[in-house]
Amino acid sequence: MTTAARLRLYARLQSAAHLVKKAADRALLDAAGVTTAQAAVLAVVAGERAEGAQGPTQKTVAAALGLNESAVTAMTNRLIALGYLAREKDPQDRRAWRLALTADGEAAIERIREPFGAINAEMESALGAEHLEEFAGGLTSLGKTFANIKE
Amino acid sequence: MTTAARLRLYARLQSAAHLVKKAADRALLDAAGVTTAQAAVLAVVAGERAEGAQGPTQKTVAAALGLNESAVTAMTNRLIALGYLAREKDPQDRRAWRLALTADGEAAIERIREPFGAINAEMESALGAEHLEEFAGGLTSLGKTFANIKE
DNA sequence: TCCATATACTTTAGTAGTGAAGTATATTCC
DNA sequence: GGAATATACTTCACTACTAAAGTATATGGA
Repeated sequence: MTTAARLRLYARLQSAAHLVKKAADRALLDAAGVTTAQAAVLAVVAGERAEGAQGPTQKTVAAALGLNESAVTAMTNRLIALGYLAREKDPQDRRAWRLALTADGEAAIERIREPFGAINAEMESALGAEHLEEFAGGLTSLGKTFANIKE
Repeated sequence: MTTAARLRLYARLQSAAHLVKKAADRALLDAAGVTTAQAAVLAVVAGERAEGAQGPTQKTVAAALGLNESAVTAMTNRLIALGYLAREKDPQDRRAWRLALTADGEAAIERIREPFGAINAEMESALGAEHLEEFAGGLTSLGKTFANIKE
């Protein structure tokens, strides 16, 4: 039996992630009327927008978040219905949509900042400031290892 | 801005957990025909059964996994339909169900062992054996901090 | 003893994901 | 230039969660 199994590493990871998400969703919904999953998509669109003139495609968003494209289709539809996102056909590639934040979407990102900062602060105090870098490094390493596991 | 925010700790945690879960679900479904969420419930029932004569209630399972009771109602229904779990009314408290593994449920737990061990081993090699204890400690600490955050 | 409250579970409506199969547009290669 | 293939997205059926409101049974005072 590996050390990882003895530590029930998988179970601990999922449970911690679930509990933090539950609390964060509550906090963000109360303060900003947006879920953490929606916030994640808005943040990717805001970030990509900053560097390209075009705004990201749905495929780009899916890759950035480790989601299926079908999940992004559904999420985009919800965010458009909520008025936070707009899309228009890429003139260079008419299969693809280019996503952009609306003014309401920008405002939502502003509303998120404070409650989301509080969640991060709470995580920081739970972990201890001196362990943050290493813990984050572990998460990144896990993410890289388990991205694109196909066969 | 906190260090946690700068490290995008929340996003990294959710993304890592999601990618690991996605890979683990694929592996367990292929090898054992069971999802990781189902496996988690079966493991709790097996574990609690070991110490009490009675088997756990749904509330106990919900608390062990950090889930709402309504999630456990639905999951229990699926596991009973799959033939892995049985329930009977607690004679001491007729509001409560007592859960128990069927023979098929025990067999499913056996089938899970190997593919699940492989996932844990992969996590171990991603993190590096020497960092496991501290990483697991961080997860536990996060779990405790964010359990029962109410208002 | 009986009423109020607490508890164990269920139901409902909604969000968020998966994988597989389908559509429409691009691209590659003869 | 046209056929084969690849790509960007959608649709479908399903799992799995949430919160809120509801049902049925327990339990702790007055």
